[in-house]
Amino acid sequence: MVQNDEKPAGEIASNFPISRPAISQHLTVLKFAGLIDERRSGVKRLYRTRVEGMAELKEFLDNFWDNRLERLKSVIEASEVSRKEPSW
Amino acid sequence: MVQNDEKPAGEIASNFPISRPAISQHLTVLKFAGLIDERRSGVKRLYRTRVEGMAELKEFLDNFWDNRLERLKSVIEASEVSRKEPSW
DNA sequence: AACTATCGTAAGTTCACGCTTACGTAAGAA
DNA sequence: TTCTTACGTAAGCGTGAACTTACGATAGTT
Repeated sequence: MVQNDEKPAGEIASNFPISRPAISQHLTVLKFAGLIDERRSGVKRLYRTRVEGMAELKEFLDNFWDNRLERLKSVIEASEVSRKEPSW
Repeated sequence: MVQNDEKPAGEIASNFPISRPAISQHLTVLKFAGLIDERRSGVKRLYRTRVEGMAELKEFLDNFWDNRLERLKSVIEASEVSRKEPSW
């Protein structure tokens, strides 16, 4: 689940059936992707989702699928009228 | 590209940098998925995109992303108001 | 019948992905 | 200083997806 509050890596890992290092690797790529922020507090590392990154992602996916689906729709509709007897 | 007209497997394959059998395997799964139709004409096999299947796919993707993006949007907006000083 | 063209299918290979195990590091406690 | 806790990182492994090579099948042609 997407979370608002900070959580240490270990606690995050404990919520998944895979090992802690595996989660650490995921957190690394999420951080690289700008989807999470990392903050160190003593021996712990606290992670939190980064709203800016999430917003960008949403924006990207939104546009991406708008374009793709619009194009697909066009093709489908074009093929409908080009057929003499649509089978559906 | 999505095509309206029928085309033989060999010609389709010639448009891609991979081998003909590889394309044949792709065509097999596309046919199984109901996204293309196959018709035999002599020694050739003609393929054409299947509009019914494409329409179903569009419908599915449309709903899928509507739901996902709506949920993502909610989470983002919720986290915006919960922050005292939004950083963007 | 023999040969060619067009394809599908079977078997095996390659490769990237996601994981685990093992190890290193840094901070705090004893 | 030594030990413990909370991590990241390196190396290596298993697996599945997508490809290639090799072969078989079928339709038409000579």
